[in-house]
Amino acid sequence: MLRKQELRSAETRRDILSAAGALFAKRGFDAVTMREIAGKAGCSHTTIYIHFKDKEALLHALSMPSLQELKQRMESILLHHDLSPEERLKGISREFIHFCLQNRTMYTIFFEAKSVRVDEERPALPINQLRNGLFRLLQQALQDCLDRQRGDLLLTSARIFFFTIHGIVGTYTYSEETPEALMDRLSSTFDEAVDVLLLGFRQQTVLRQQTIQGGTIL
Amino acid sequence: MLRKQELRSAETRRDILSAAGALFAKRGFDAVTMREIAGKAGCSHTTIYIHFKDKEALLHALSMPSLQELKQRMESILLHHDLSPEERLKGISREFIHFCLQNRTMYTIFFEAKSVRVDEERPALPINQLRNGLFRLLQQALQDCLDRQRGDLLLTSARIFFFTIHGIVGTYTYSEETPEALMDRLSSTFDEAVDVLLLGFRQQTVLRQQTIQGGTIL
DNA sequence: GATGGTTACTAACCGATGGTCATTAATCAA
DNA sequence: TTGATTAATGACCATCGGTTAGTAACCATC
Repeated sequence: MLRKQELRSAETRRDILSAAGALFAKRGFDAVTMREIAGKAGCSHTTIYIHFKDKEALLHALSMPSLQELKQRMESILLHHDLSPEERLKGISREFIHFCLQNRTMYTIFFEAKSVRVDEERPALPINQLRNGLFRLLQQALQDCLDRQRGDLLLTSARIFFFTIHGIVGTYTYSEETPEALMDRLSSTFDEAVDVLLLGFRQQTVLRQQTIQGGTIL
Repeated sequence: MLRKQELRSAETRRDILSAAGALFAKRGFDAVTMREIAGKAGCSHTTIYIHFKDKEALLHALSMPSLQELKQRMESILLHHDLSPEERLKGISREFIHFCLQNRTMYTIFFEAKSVRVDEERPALPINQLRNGLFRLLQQALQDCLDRQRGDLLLTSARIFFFTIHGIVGTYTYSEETPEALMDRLSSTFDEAVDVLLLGFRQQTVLRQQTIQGGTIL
């Protein structure tokens, strides 16, 4: 059945999403106004509120698909078994960093501020599941490199690893350089960070086992 | 000479600063309005604009002294030569993290977003010098632990170290827990992160020297 | 094919925001 | 006492995110 109304509604919704996506990406969430989005989408700013609860809901609707895509890309790297575990971890990390820098205007919302409020509305909101899924992917890639680490020790290592990745993104989120320029200039530093962390984690495991085997009492 | 005008002006300015400081710390920069600050300071909101160019200038005026204090605390730890270099590094890191969590509503402004705009006005703005100074303190504390690293290698290590610290702060900036609760719950994780990084940096140095001495060609 | 309800949309409006400006009133040098 | 300087203000501005009453197109039903 051809329902003209539904078609028009869906088209308006798409127009709003694509307009908002372009504007957010270029100028950031706060700097873009609802009226601006409406203007670019070719409708009244009130119409946006028919399709989305508020400005933030618009951002979330916009961010879900790209987060999904990121997750898929990270998953596919994790399955590349012709790569070494270390190369997989570096690839996943680079992918994550690159994505966050590309979507830098939304990153803070994905991973920080607004998750609390969202939690109130729906405890197991998809975006939070996605976020946890991304962390688990990093953790998995890390475990492949550290097969002697499990349980709490692995979780702590994954946390520390995440801190570093998160800090990289945070450091360059507000840079003027394009994501590609940043990745070109810094990807070797990022790889080195992964190397250092892996060396540290492994050395730490060795030290712990020595402590246990050596039976240090004091 | 007792100039009543100057005294009153200075007092009003202090009132504004202390009111804004309390409000920003409690509810965050964006959530606090100029009228609110004015109300608490006992003046009209217009008066604030006499003393400060805009809301952001108010924040910067507010942040300078606490950043100064942080720097002094970090410097004093660096001079505690009865502590081991590792303990000094951990102490400095903890101090930095704790400060950033205590001033979490201003942290993003200190270290991220608005520095660009500020740069336009005054290239060598004090706050940027301060920020670089803080980084150099971290770098110094790190060098004390890694006396075999110098120059570019040390700089890269310091960057990676900063990434991690920065990521820790970023991860918990929007937490609901108090800074003290967070430090209690996580300070051992933070210490462990420092341990891991140090182990990694050292191991990396060893590997490089082996490569050089061993003369690996391919 | 007119009727009545639903749907997509909008113009006008709301309170509140950051910021400006003409004006007032106190203070100061002469 | 006078005239300039200064701190402080109240009225005002454009704009923001968001609401609401109302319009017009659409759709199923009689």
